[in-house]
Amino acid sequence: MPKQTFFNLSEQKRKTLIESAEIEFTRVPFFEASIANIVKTAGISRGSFYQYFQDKDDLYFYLLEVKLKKAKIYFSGFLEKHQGDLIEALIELQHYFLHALSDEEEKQFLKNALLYTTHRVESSFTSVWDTYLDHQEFKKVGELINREYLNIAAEKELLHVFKIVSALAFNNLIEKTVKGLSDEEAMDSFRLSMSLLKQGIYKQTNKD
Amino acid sequence: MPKQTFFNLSEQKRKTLIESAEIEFTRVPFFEASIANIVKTAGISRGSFYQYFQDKDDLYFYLLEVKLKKAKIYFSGFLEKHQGDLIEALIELQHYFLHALSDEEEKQFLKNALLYTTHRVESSFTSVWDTYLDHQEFKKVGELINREYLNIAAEKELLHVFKIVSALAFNNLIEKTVKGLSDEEAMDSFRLSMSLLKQGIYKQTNKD
DNA sequence: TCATAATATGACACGGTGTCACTTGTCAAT
DNA sequence: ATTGACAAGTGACACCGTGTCATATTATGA
Repeated sequence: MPKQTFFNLSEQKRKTLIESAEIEFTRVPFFEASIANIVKTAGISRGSFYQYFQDKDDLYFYLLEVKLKKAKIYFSGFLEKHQGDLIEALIELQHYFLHALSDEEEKQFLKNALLYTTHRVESSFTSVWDTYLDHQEFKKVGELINREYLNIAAEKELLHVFKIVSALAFNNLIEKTVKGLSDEEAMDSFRLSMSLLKQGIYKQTNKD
Repeated sequence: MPKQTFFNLSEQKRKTLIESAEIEFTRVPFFEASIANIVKTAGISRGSFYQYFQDKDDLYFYLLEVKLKKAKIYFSGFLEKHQGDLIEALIELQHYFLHALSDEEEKQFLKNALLYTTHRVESSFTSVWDTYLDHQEFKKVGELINREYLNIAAEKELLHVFKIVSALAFNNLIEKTVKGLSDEEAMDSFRLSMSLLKQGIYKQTNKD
């Protein structure tokens, strides 16, 4: 988290700084991004930067978090729209992400995020669920999900289902980025994954 | 890939260098590891290092690849043992990985690999399948898999099933490492994932 | 008005990378 | 044995990046 000093800054200055950071993280992946460039673009001194943020990580994950906040809100909306059908809501959420990837700059930013950073990025993405599961919000979204559809025995399994779908969603974003798939191709791939997951990959027999 | 020069080296020298690299990558994550340390431990000059490898990446992914080669061989064995039951073979493969993680040094090395490196590490892990799918070997393993169990329509879906299970297996390794789960806890979690995937997470209805 | 705290600054110490002109080793041909 | 030519080895060097700190500037409020 940025230091208090950062939040004390004037709206204008904060905005300039954030934009400079976005430019740099769009230009190159996290590990190549230099604070020197960011402060130069923002027109502040090197020392000031460290007055606002612990380090590069601090700024980066703050940026990412802000960007992902929107997604969380969308997801609740999608769930309502689809009468609590988890998979349908997810497919629409994925569509939203893939659409975001079609703005050239967002695209590059996300590409850099997906390909050249550590598991912390994945955590940021999947924390879309954590927020729900850990806190009060869980109840809210937990309620939105229609368990009628789901083949789960206990609440513990629901959490597991979340883990599985996050892993597959994240994987799909990476796949699109690495292989340069079109939005449609990526969505087809994701829908197939979801469909296999829904039905199960094993034939239903009596021995199980 | 290391340069030819590296392979021209004497067995002894190559081994020393590899061991020095392992020490460094066990000590700290990839991005903190320094070539300076590696060459110091190995007792060679900085310039020599660049004679052998393109850069740090080159050495690192070579190392990782060597370590993962074993896994590929094991997997074929597990498949045979379980009469081509994909999931059972996978569960045993995951067990093998988790076991490897119980040697203190391997553990730290893999932890550093899982947590602090880019998607290329994930690619290295999932390439266990790629090798099968792309090349002649595919036929070999493809044949080992008993499709009787599987609820798939086309060969294309089999590839997708591979993608799904790799994503979940990798995720499980990360989960264990991040949350510090015991081997048993991690295996339980993985078995649950596999079980949900087998059965499907949606109730079977007529409308599908 | 002034004391005090908050903020801003950039030179600096440190540590890392990749390169390159140069040295040393190797070995086949004479 | 000597040569020469090519492969391998070397470490000083140029360059770039980080995080810190003593100092300067600005804001605050009594």
